[in-house]
Amino acid sequence: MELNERMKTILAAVVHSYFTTAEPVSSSIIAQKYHLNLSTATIRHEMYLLEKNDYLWQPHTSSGRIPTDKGYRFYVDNLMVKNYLQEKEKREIIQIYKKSKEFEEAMKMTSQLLSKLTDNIGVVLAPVIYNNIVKEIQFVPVGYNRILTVIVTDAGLVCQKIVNVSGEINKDRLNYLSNFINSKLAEKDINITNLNNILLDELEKIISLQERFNYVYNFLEECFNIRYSENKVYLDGRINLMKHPEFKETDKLNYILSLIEEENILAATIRGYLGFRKTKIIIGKESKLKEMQNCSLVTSEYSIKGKSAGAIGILGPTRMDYPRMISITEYISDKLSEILSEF
Amino acid sequence: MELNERMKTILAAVVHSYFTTAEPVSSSIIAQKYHLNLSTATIRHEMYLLEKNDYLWQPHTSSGRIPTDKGYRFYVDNLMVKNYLQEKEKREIIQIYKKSKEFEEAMKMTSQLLSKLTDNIGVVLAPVIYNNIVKEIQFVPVGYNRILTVIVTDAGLVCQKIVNVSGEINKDRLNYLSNFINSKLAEKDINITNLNNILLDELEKIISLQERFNYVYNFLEECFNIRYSENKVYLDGRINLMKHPEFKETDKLNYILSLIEEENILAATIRGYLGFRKTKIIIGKESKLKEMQNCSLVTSEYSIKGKSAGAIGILGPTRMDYPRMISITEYISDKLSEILSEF
DNA sequence: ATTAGCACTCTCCCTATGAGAGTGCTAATA
DNA sequence: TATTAGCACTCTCATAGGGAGAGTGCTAAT
Repeated sequence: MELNERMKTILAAVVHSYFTTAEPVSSSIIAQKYHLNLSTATIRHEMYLLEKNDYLWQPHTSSGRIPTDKGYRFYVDNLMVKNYLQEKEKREIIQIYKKSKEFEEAMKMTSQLLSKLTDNIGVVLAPVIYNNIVKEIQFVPVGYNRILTVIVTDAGLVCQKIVNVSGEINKDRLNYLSNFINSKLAEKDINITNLNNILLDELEKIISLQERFNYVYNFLEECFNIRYSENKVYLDGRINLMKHPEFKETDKLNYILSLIEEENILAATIRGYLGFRKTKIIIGKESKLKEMQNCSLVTSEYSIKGKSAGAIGILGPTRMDYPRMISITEYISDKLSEILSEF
Repeated sequence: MELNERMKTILAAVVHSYFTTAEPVSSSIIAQKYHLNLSTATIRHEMYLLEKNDYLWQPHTSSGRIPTDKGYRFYVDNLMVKNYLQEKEKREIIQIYKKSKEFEEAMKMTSQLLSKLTDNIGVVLAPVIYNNIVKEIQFVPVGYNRILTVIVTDAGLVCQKIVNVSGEINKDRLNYLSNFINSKLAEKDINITNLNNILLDELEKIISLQERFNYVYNFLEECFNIRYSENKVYLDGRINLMKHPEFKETDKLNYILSLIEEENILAATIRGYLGFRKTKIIIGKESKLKEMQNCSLVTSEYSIKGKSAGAIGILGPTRMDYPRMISITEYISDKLSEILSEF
C-alpha cells in the first residue's frame, strides 16, 4: 500500500513525538502538537491504517502507537529532514581532535566524542588492513631473543608484532632479510593478506635448505602471520544505555550488553557493512543479531588518504533522533578521515 | 566485643548460606543446614548480638540476616577456610595459557579466564612501568616523516610511540642519536620517569645550539614523553553482573557500570593497592569509591622475573565466594607471572 | 470525506486482606 | 545459668477489587 501525504505526515509526527517523550503517541497528542487541522478521529483512522500496514503498533488495545522497525525505516528513507550541525558544535569537535596526536588516541577520542554527543554508545572500528599493500618491513631486536616486526602499509598503517626466536638471529642476518624483503616489496605490490605466501615462496629460493627448516624460517612465518580477523573496536558510553527508558528492565539491557561484550561480533557486523555506502543505518530486527532487536546502529565509513579504511558509528535504542545521529556520525567520520590522513 | 566461638560459627554459616542462596538467612535455616545442635531461639539470640555489633543486618524487622561489610571482613580475615583449586582446573588454566604467545594476548586471556572461572568481572592491570629502568631505545623510520620509537625496559616491557617529525631526520642522524642514548643507558640506570630530564640534559651538551631549538630536539622531547598515568586495563565479563540478583535493579547496576566505564579510575584504584601484599581484598564501603559500595574487589599482584609488575583481580558483588575468588586470582597471577617472565 | 459522540478496553494506582516467614521477648526447663 | 518452647508481633508479598484516566474503534450525523 502506498502511503498518502497525510499518512506520511502523521507517521513522521509519531516518530518525532515518540522519540521526544518515549511514550506511546495518541491521536490527541498529534492533533495538539503538530497542528494538522484534523480531528482526532481522522488521525485515529489514519493511524489505524498505518498500524494495519505495519508502520505502527500498539502495546495494548487502548494505548497510543509506537513506530515499528518498518515505520522507522520508512521515516529514515523518505520522511526525515536532514539535520545540520551547528557551527559551534563543529568547532568543538575540531577543537577536541586537535589534541590527538597519535593513532590510538584519535580512535579513543572518536568513540568518546560519539558517545558524548549522542548519548548513545560510540563505536569505532579500527582501520581494516586486509586490503592494504605492504610498503615496508622492519625488524627491530628488542632485549635478548625477541624481535619486533614492524609492517608499514600504503595507507600509512603500522602493524607491530613481537616475535620470540628460539635461537639468535644476528643483526647482519636481519638486515639481509629486511633488505631482501623490502626490495621485493618495491618491485611489486603485495597485499598484506598474501604476505605470508608470496614472501615465503621468494625466500625459499634464497634461503638454504638447512635454514628453511630452522628458526629463521619459522621466525619469518610467525612475523608475517597477522590476524586480520581481529579488528579492534573502541567503545565508549556504555553507561548511556541506562539513560534510556527502554533499558530500564534488566532483561532488555542484557541483550545489548552481551552484544557490547562480544566486541568481535560487533566488529564483524560493522565490517560486513563496509564498502556499500558511506552511511548505513540498521534498525532493530533488520540486523540478524538477536541482541540488536531493540537497537539501531548508525555507521559511517572513514577513509585514509581517500581510501576507505574503517567505520565509526553509534549504537542505541531504535527510538533515536536519526537525523542528528546521522549528521554527527558523518561529520565525525569526515574529520577522522582528515586526521588520519595527516598522520 | 570479642566474638565467642559460637558466634563465629554462626557468622560463617550466615556468610555461606547468604552466598549460596542470595536470600537473607533465618535462624531456622542455620539450624537446619549447619547442624549446630542449637535451638533457633539460641541462634536468634546470637544473631541479635552479631547484629548489635555490626556484623549482620536485617533488610526489615522480621526478615533474616545478611552479613555487613564488617561481617565479610571478619569472615575473610578470621573464619574462611582456604580453597584449593582442583588439579583439573589448574591444568585447564595452564592449557589455555599455552596458546598465548604475545603480551597483549596474554593480558586478554587472563581477563577472560578470570571472568569465566569466577562469574564476575575479570580485571587485568597491565604492567606499570614507572619503576622500570630503560635498557635500550630504538628509532625506526616508518613511512615518510614518522618515526617509531621503541623503548625496552629491564623487565622486558616494550613501549612504543609513533612520532611525527616536521622535517626530515636522516638515518645517520637517527643512528647517531640512538647510539649516543644507548651508550648513556649502558653507563647508568635511568628510570623511565627520568628519561626526559636526564637524556635531554645530556643531549643538550652535544646537540648544537642551532639544533636544540629545532625539530630534532622537539622530536626527542616527544619521544621520551611517555604517559605513565594511562595504565591500560583489560576487562572481561561485564555481562556476568546480570547473573547476580543484587544487580537486578538498574540503579544498582548503574553504579558499577559507571565504574567499569571509567577504566582509568579502576586502574588508579588497583594501582593504589600495589606493593603492600600480594593479595588484597576490598569489601564494599572499604573502598572510597561510592561506585564500589555493593562490590568487592579481589586483587593479586603478578610479577615479571621476580619484580612486581601489575595486578589482576575480580570485581563482583560483596556476596561472593571469597575463598574461591582468592585461590583463583592467586593461581592465575602466578601463572601469568610465569608466562610474562618467559616472554 | 470528516467529525462528534460514545461505549468499550486496558493500564495504573490505591486499598484491603490474608498467608507466611521470621523475629524478640518471656517464662519454663535442664 | 544457659537454653529453649511458646507466642505475640511485624513486615513482606501475592492477590483481588475498584475507580480514575487515557485512548481506542465504531457509528451516525454533518
